[in-house]
Amino acid sequence: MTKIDRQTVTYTISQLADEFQVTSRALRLYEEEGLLSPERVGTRRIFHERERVRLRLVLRGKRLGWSLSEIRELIDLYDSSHGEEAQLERMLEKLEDRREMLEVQKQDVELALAELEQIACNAQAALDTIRAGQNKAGYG
Amino acid sequence: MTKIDRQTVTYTISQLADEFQVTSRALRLYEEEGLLSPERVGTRRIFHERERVRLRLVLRGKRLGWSLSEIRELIDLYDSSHGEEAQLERMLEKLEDRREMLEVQKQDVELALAELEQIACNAQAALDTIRAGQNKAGYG
DNA sequence: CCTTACGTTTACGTTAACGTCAATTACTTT
DNA sequence: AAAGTAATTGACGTTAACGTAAACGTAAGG
Repeated sequence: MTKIDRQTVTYTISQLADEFQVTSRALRLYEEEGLLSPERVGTRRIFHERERVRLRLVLRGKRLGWSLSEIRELIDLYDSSHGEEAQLERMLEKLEDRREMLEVQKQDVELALAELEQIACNAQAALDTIRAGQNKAGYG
Repeated sequence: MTKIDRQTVTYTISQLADEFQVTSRALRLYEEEGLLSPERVGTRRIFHERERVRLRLVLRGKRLGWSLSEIRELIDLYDSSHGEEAQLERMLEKLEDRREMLEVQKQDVELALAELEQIACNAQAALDTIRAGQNKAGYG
């Protein structure tokens, strides 16, 4: 039974880049922008599980069309779940804002999906009609 | 009973811009990019209901983080629902691709929402704890 | 020790999606 | 007719999110 210590696994920049189909350049940018903060050994970056998780968050944010600074805000919320009263309150407000954003996006997605299916339906019908016509011509 | 003929209502560029909180510049860009095609009277643009609908689509696409060319592709699909067999088939494929994109986005949104609520829960708990402590100190 | 492979910083290049003039044209209101 | 109010095109500026190239350091293998 080889039990891997999740905390000890490390990745080089290009390993992580390969795994998530991004470039090293992008990872360095994400670090500059405060989205990642890999450890250093000398000058080299070392990524742990924690940074992998963050990267996953970053890429999901990108798929949702967020800017890097929007993503950073969210990650900051992630990190600062303990603080003093005033900070926690501001945090809850920001969380609520994000939630509303996401609800809008959810509706947009569902509307878009519904419309796509409508269009697909029409197209399929048109295609069926054409093919029916061809059958008549071919075999009638 | 004043019945408004939806087909006859028109808008100037700045009317439409104001209504949708975008600039005229943006609308002109969208036209250049083939997302809108307003009528012309002389040199002036005139927008009908059709363009309004399209603009709505464009802005929804933007909220979903799509690029203008991605949005145009979708609008093209909208328009070309009648064509010949080969074209209809390509269209159905594209529609399916989009659908998959949207399903991913839907999942991303729901994951993000779930996590936000989790964070909010924790923050709320932390806040409650702090305030409970304050009550003790204040009234005990 | 020399090459190869990978990593680092620095810095300039690129693309998308507009913003921001400027110069000009066209109604329309007085 | 003059003045004001929108609209038009053209062109250059800007920001975000990387791409790309240069110049250099370093650890491992033959």
